[in-house]
Amino acid sequence: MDKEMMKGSIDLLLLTLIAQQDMYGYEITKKLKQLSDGAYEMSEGTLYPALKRLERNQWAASYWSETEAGRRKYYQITDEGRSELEKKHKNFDMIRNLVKRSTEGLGEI
Amino acid sequence: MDKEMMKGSIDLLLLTLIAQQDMYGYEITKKLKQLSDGAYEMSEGTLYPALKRLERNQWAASYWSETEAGRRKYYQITDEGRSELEKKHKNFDMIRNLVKRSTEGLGEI
DNA sequence: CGACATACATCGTATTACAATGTATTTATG
DNA sequence: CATAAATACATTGTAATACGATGTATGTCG
Repeated sequence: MDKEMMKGSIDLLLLTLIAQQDMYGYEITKKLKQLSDGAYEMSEGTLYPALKRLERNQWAASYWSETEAGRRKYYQITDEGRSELEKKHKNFDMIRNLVKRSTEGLGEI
Repeated sequence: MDKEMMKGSIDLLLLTLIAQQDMYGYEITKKLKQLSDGAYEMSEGTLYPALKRLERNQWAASYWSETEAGRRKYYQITDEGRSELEKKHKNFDMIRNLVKRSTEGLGEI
């Protein structure tokens, strides 16, 4: 895995996941590993600071849940988070299009 | 433009461009602006260190060309650069698939 | 002549991903 | 029952990054 390439996509991935349902940290790492067929394991040193960053930017809010299985800190996307997610999605598509066009040839367009 | 999201894609873009033809720095910024319909202008503080990085990693080689229009430093991809480009392309697709799958729903898969 | 475009380069700042490390609790497993 | 492994959260230090600001030349055009 090219860690530099992951930069910038981390927040997009996390927001995408919690946009669908509240999730807690450890659950997120497992889900990402599953969705990538084992190819990507987000390290905890990446995940937890990233979740704090989402909260600091008010893109997500957290709440503790004490179950019989132990304590879990759930993250929930905010309205601001949803609009940021949309922006990041468009940005990602823009980069993708740029890569695609760059690949397709320089002469035309 | 989300600059954090650009991280990691910079080298992919530069390698993609010089894989097709030798290019010099200033030309690359103009081409990227054109290919993005004006949406993305790579700053010089990003470009020139990035080109040096490609050279340091032996993904590209440079040569000076003194034309009547002035001096230009051209960059040329190496064999190592081509194999790295392929790797970066796959990596980018992997991230894209991960984002896509994360968007499509968590229940199945 | 003076503004702008072309062309290269470096420095400082803020930010980042991740390995390493640490603390608890819960769940197998021998 | 002990102990290893999985679950779950968190912080610190390191290396690397993108980019704005700044600098130097040269060429072009009104």
